Amino acid sequence: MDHKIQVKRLDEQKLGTVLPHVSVDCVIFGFHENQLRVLLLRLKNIEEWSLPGGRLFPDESLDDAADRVLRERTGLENIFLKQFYTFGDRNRMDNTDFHSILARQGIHLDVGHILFDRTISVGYYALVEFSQVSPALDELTEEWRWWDVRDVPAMIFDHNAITTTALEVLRRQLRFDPVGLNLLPEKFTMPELQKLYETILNKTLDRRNFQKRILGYGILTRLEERRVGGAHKSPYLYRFNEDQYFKALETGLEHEW
Amino acid sequence: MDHKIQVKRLDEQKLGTVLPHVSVDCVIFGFHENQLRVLLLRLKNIEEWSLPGGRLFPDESLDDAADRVLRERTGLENIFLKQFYTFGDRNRMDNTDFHSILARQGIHLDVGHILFDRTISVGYYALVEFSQVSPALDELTEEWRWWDVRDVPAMIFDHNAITTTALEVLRRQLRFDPVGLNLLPEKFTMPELQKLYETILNKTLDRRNFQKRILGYGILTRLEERRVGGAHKSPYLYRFNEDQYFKALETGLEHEW
DNA sequence: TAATCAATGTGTATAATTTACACAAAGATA
DNA sequence: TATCTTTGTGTAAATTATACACATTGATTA
Repeated sequence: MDHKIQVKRLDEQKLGTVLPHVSVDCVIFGFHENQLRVLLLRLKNIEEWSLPGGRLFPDESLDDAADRVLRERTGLENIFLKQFYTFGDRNRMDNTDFHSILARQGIHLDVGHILFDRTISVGYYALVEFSQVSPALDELTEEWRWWDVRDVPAMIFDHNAITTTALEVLRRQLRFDPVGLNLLPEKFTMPELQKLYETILNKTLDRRNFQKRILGYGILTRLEERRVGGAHKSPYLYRFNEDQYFKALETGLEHEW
Repeated sequence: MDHKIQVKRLDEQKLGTVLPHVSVDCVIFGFHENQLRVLLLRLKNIEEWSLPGGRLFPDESLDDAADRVLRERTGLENIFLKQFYTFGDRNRMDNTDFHSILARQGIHLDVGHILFDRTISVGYYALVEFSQVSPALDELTEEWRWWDVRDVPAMIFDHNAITTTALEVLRRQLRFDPVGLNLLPEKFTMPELQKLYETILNKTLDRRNFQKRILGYGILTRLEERRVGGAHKSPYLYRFNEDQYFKALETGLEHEW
């Protein structure tokens, strides 16, 4: 899960037209091989990893900017995105580091350039279907990789803290987010859905009680098909009933897990 | 509850030294006469009301800026403050309005001034003890007033939406916020505490079950004293046990109300 | 090809929690 | 001194959550 392909061109002109002082950073969650993973980037000539992020264009809302970053990085449209916190410590970014990072990307701005002014970052998290994502690199990025959330590498600035906060909020907000719908493929088995919840919550759940509860919400449809090919007894496939799912999420999924 | 006193001097110099593009706005909640109230300001020569807010100084964290705004407005130190959402729609502020608002305060900036660049606002809510607050006006503000949250007036920009969101988040986060400790005086009765919860949640709760539950958390100490002077049977006074309260809040108050 | 192994599908009894509910005592007021 | 409203207090019933086991399936391997 280590890639150095699909280089996109960066329009360097853009740098002059973005807003200073504000950025967005995205924590992109995916689920694969029973692991909750985040998609991280590594900038050219930089050892530490980064969250996908960027600046706002003057006429762009925060949500639109986050959506654009996501689209550019994953190629996905209509991604589930949620603003979760805004990071505004005075020294969250070290300007010297920032200057050096840009310089190593071949971008040479005056140290007094307004882009080096202190910058707050609005954090968003995304829930994406792992198999649908084809991450893209641009001129500044050298590598992308899905990391297990339990084992993320050292990151620039306060990106480790941002990632930690995203996970905390995701856990706390589980009842209100369509995690199943967004992190799993269209058809999935009950054990797969349970594993997803167990992985996010980092604890095991009783199999029969989980099924009883989740079916009780009336948000799942059991298909005639079963998942074949695996060893052991073939489990049924399920699909979410989107309408009822979103209706149920409006008030939250009742229980806390 | 309508005041035109305590005018503070504004250091106009400051305007030139604050960051553009970013502001903080504070929704200050208080509890009085069985009403949940928010403290709003009215700017000179402006009909609509405003949330207390302001810009960041270059060396100030978001939290510090919110804290400063609160301190300036309420005279309180060590206020409970919580960041709840960042508002970043492209057109949340109308620049023409903003220009006109400043002009009517006697502040005449060029329409192209960077302070008129689109600005995002980081929303904080505060929980304050009503009786402790002595709101202060400055050169720009003409009036302050506590408004029942169910009946706030028309406000500038998106301040009505910000207020609504603050209340929604407060309700959803009730389990995690020390509302009792911050909104009530040091000593209070069980019926007063219940009224606070009922008011925030906008629903009635069973008296005996409420008491059973809240006492079950072990965060209250019943004093020997009773509240005297009221009509009818004198209720006991209680005090929060802060240590245990904060410990209980770490994982949330278990139940949802 | 039969036996083995691990995962899946399924229901009930018990424990824990939540809810509903009423009467006596207090203190001001008429 | 009677009245009125509020406060203090406990239990039974209903609901919800938890704990738990065996038969079936399908691949693997003996």
